[in-house]
Amino acid sequence: MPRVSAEYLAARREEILDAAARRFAADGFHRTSMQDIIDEAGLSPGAVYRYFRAKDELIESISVEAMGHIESVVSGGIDGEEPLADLIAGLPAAFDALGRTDERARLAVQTWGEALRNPPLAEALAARLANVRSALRDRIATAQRAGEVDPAADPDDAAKVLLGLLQGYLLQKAWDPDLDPADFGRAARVLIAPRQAMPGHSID
Amino acid sequence: MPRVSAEYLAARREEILDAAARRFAADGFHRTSMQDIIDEAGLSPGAVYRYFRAKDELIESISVEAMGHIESVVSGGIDGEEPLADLIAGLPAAFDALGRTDERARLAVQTWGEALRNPPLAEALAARLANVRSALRDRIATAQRAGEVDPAADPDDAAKVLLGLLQGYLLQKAWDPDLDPADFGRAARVLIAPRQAMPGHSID
DNA sequence: GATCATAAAGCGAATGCTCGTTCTTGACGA
DNA sequence: TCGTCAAGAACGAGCATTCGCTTTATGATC
Repeated sequence: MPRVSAEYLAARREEILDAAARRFAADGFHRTSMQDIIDEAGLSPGAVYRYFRAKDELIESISVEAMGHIESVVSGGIDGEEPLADLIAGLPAAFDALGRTDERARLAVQTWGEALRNPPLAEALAARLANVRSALRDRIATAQRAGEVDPAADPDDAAKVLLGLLQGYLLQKAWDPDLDPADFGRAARVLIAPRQAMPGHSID
Repeated sequence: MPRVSAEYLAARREEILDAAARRFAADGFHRTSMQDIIDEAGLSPGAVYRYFRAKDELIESISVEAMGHIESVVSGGIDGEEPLADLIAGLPAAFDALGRTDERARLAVQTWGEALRNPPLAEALAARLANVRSALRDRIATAQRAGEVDPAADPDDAAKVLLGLLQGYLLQKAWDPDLDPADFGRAARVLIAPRQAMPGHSID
């Protein structure tokens, strides 16, 4: 078996994915040609097609990976013990802390549009969103019990709103890489929790 | 039909734009072929190319139109005299009131991605966003003076947050047409103004 | 008001090009 | 020597766009 190590194969695959991510982020999925990716990776068509059956497979891999990063940022933040307001204020910065922020934000926007048209992608996205929403919902319910959030809010709907907030941040970050995550987070916190915890709302 | 009225020409042009919008919303800009649009409009290639020089011109027209609708909804809402909380709660419903909500939401998402790559589109989008942000900023400053919003918030950053909220709603609406604008708006209002106006914050 | 001439409006086969993908060939490690 | 990996020329499909022809509404003419 004249072969190469499994590590070599995995590394090659990752190289191709990285190259594809760079080009996809820059030009969008459908304005990026396979040749663009092949050139960016410094390989040949034959080589790339040994690792990925088709362009769609590349798009799906990149998209699912991109969703995973965002999901892990939100889920990771939710697990903390900090007040909800701090969590919200910190999410933009937490996303930026992943690195390669511009690329990630742009890929996220591309992925959102792609999911409207690509059923497997839509399914993957829906599943991950459901996870995030459910974690957020629980976190909000807890915050309500602690008197941090008005008990009149429906936790399910409030979760959608908070998720929307982060999506809006990502979108604006994709357009403007100079958008400051701390400023955005601080403004979100002040809007949502004007004077720290609301007095007199605790359920006990 | 030679030498026809200007109204006839405008109506034809509008027919083509409508057909293109339907297909673009369904399949995305780049998965929609000119033949798809031509078939949807019930015309021939020659006819369509008489009204639009190229596919990109179609994409730009549709995109700019889509942005305009969103801008007018937000700007229209901002002009009102209602409390900021009511404005925020009502924006999702106001967008839905435009009609053809699913199509509009999906087109908006497609446009966001396209603007990342298409300079003229990016410019048009940036200009409209600047308008909306500036109107929101003024509205927030007014609300702060009225004691509706914590004066600690930077109006500029707060405007970005509120804009992000609406963008998040549009995105979620594109994925899930059943998303209820009233629920979303109500949750946003409760989160941002937990107990109506905050007491004791008026500057006078 | 019927006929005609004109040029705009529409048609659709044809074009040229780009793209994703395949396949043959060669190189190289085991 | 054998199987794997990479290379890159080649291919066919599908795309946006063009162009020469046909159709037809309109204004002029009688």
